[in-house]
Amino acid sequence: MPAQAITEALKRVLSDLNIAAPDEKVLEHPAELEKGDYATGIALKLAKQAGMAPRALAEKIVAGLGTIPGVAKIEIAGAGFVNFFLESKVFAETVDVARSTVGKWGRNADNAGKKFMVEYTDPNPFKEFHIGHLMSNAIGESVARLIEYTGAEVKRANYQGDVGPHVAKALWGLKKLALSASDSAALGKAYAAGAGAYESDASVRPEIDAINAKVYDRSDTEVNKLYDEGRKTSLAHFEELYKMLGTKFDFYYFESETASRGIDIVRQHPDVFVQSEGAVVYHGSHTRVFITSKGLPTYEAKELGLAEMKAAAWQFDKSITVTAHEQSGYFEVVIAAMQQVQPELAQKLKHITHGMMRLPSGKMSSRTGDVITGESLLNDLIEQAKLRAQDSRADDTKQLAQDVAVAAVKYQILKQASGRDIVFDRERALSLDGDSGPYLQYAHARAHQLVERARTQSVEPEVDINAAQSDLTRLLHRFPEAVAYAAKELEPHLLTNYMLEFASAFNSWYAQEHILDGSAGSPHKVAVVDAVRATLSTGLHLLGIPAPEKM
RNA sequence: GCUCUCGUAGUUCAACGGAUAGAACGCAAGCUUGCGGAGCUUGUAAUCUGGGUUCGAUUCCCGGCGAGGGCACCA
Repeated sequence: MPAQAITEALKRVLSDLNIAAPDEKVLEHPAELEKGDYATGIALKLAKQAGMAPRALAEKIVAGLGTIPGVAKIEIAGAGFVNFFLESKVFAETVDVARSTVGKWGRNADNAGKKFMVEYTDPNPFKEFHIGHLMSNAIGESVARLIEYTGAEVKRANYQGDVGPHVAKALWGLKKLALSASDSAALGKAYAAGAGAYESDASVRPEIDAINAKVYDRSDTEVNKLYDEGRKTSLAHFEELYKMLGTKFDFYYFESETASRGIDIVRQHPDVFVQSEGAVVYHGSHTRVFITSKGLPTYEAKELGLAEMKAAAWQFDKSITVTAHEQSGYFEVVIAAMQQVQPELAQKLKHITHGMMRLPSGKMSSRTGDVITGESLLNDLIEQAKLRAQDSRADDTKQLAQDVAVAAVKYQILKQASGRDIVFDRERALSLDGDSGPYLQYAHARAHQLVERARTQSVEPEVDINAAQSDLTRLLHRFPEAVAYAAKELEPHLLTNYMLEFASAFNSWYAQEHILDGSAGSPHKVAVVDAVRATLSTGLHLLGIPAPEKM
């Protein structure tokens, strides 16, 4: 590993020069390939300490480095950067590693032996699967896969609100409109009717409040029946969506279960949670109610119970929760409260937020004025993708349309830093013109088919050590770093950006090279394409995006 | 009012205190009898504003302006 050799050589030189090495990572890869495969800015950082001009120090460092295995050239550039260019044989090795370590290419051991739980998606039974759930799912799934790739064991958790006013509204709607609780579409209609009536008709409120109480105490046979059936329908429907999105949860938590545990924890700490106007509250950066004056737990209290249930089910080192940004204030207070009552648990919790999705027109609604749900957005994209899928080479055009739609929406979510709002442009998302999920998929399918074709022509891939250095292979070499960086920051977009750059480099290279030209260089080029195929496939997997072999 | 995000090409996004601020779309000009043109090449264009810290600031700190979220019995 040249990176390690360079780092060690740098440390040795600094030690020889009696300069204290900085704690943080000294080696980086420059944004542009012209500036080398690795670079370090330590001469700039340490110039003052060494009492030298940055460039002079850089020269001194380079003089002390001597030759490093795998490094072809060392240059001093700019204000005092030291740039390292690797030998061709290093890239030849990279190509071989990428091709031969299926499912492991780019893996690291940064979290070896650690246990992580990642909670995301969190839709509510009886309600629609919203865009927000789609965003939480896309980010959470990718984060989970990235962490798995750092050697950790990961469990996926889904926390769902199966009790509360929204449920009562849906049940009221089911009864009023005489809809079937076994039809998932009817549940959405019922909720909309109930929610609307609750707002507009004051006489309806007591009815819905009464149903809400009955859901908690299960005293009404008819309500129980409707509730059980509706809950089952809803959860089964969500499973279909998870399957399409590529998520398989290990743990499911429900508010109906976390509620009583949450109340217990709050009641056990009267010094922390105090009475106020009949409710039980916590005074943090702002005051939040944990138990209402009616004695019902709020989401805050339930969260305390949830944390404990999670810890009991799985001895994690870290528990990550992905939710909408609008909940960050709430989470802050809950964690502050938890630091007092469950301190050892509180420090294992980490909250990641995502922003809101908007349409270019501004509002998140369709032409007809309906609110666009996560599900309707997906279905809409699938319909559009079907049109093109019909002309594709795919064996199963329906499956391809689905894969492309999932890629389209997930890419848009994962291409930018989480926590920020997203402007979703349907045309752009589905476009194959670059900066889209389908563009990455297309590059992968092309590489895959090319490797297949080489096999039918009996062209045996073989790396040429002397011809292995190119912009494409130099980028290939950075894949493991991109993965590690994204995993460390819990930011899938860092990998997404790399993937776009890499796919673009491949397309560019492909346009210039003739791979199966029958020449002596052909086996080498096929090996490179195979490495590209493995990288795109692995990268897409880490983003939670399907990678079809034919499009 | 308090508080949390955030403000970068025409648009949508990058940039771990460092090199000439990097892409994609758009726009302009080219490339095709192809191993998949669903592609490629070239050009175009940006750090909201005023201070401060620093050898060096898109990045850190303070003020202003602007956008979005949150601020007690919803989740």
